[in-house]
Amino acid sequence: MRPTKRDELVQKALRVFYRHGFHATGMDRLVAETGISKTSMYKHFRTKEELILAALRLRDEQFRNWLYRRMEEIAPTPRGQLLAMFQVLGEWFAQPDFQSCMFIKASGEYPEPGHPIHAQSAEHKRLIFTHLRDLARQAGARDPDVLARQLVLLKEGAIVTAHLGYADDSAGDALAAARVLIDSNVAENAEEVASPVSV
Amino acid sequence: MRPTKRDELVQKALRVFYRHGFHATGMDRLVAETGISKTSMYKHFRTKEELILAALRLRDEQFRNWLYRRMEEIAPTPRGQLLAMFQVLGEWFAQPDFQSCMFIKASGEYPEPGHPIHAQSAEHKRLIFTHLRDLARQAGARDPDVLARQLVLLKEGAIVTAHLGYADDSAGDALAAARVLIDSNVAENAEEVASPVSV
DNA sequence: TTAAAGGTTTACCGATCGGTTCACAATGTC
DNA sequence: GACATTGTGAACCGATCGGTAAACCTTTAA
Repeated sequence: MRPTKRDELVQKALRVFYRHGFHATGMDRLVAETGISKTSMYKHFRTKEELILAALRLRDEQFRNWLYRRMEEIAPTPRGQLLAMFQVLGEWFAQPDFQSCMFIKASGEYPEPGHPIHAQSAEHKRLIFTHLRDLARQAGARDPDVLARQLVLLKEGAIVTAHLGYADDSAGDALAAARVLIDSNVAENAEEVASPVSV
Repeated sequence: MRPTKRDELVQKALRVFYRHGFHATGMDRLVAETGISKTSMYKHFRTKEELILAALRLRDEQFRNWLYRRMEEIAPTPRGQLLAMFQVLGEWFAQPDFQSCMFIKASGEYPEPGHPIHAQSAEHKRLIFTHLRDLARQAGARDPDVLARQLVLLKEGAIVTAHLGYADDSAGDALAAARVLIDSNVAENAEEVASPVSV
């Protein structure tokens, strides 16, 4: 039972959903674009919603892995990684098929907080937030929670603005703002090497 | 020329589109929820897309008027108004029917930059940006363009984060960040009588 | 040899999609 | 009274929606 047609389906469905949206993408279109029969689809997923959730799960995994890895590649220190995030965002925005964030779009199409798709989108954002908070703590932030929330605002704002496309370097703008916010939250000499267990 | 059925239609369609999305809202549903006959709709608007564009036009007008007026009510000075924007956002987020920004959702459902709906959404954001840039200039910002772009990032990020709902005061977070960014961009003595906003 | 298991194709279902047609009723305004 | 404007209800269009049904093909493994 190695990675079969099921994973292939989810992978391809992910792209189509990202490009064209969820409601606008019919199952027939997925059949046409993936080459996988409708019968097979409905053997793996009982409803379209289940397929969407699987696609979002895969996207969350792929995106977070990519983001975190790139951040670590770019900078060794926690503070550097926080700043690196915006450089990575810039790389993302520059990709020709960039179309805003899949989870922002999903939460837009399924706006009720109780809806599974909305909830899963929120969870993705929450996971990134906690990662940033950990980095902020390691970077010696006075209030890691506040700093992480502020950086999240810049990140989400940069994504939306990049997609709306009336500013041409929203990642750069966010980076500049992030510098200011980090500096204002990190005590001068407390930077670097915050022991996991504080004194 | 008092409010005709046409305006009534656009007004009601606006609400339905905002709540349920664009693709997910069929014309039959609009007939049911607005009480206006399908025939009349298609006499005023030749396609669903034209109706959507009219609804977005109305939304842009209503929202910007409301935002700008509230900002002026809260604070007399340009700097105060910039900060007041985030207080106004907080009021917006607290409304029970808040469902993120209509234009972010629209650009998510119509992601191609050339699409009229996408373009009109971008224009709405651009208009707000220029307003903020004017205020930033009046507030004595060293680089009004940069400051306005940064504040826009906070604003869009706050909207998205408020809708995703894993942080409970994204407007407050944005306000705190905005203070830092404004202070770092406005020269010490160039500032004119800042009467800071409460909260 | 046999037989699931996983895949395919094709056709089909009722419902809804965006959009049209037609006959007709209420509303002025001259 | 005449006439256009603006609206109505209901039936209808072909296409597409999410989802099923039935028959067959192919691989894997007991």
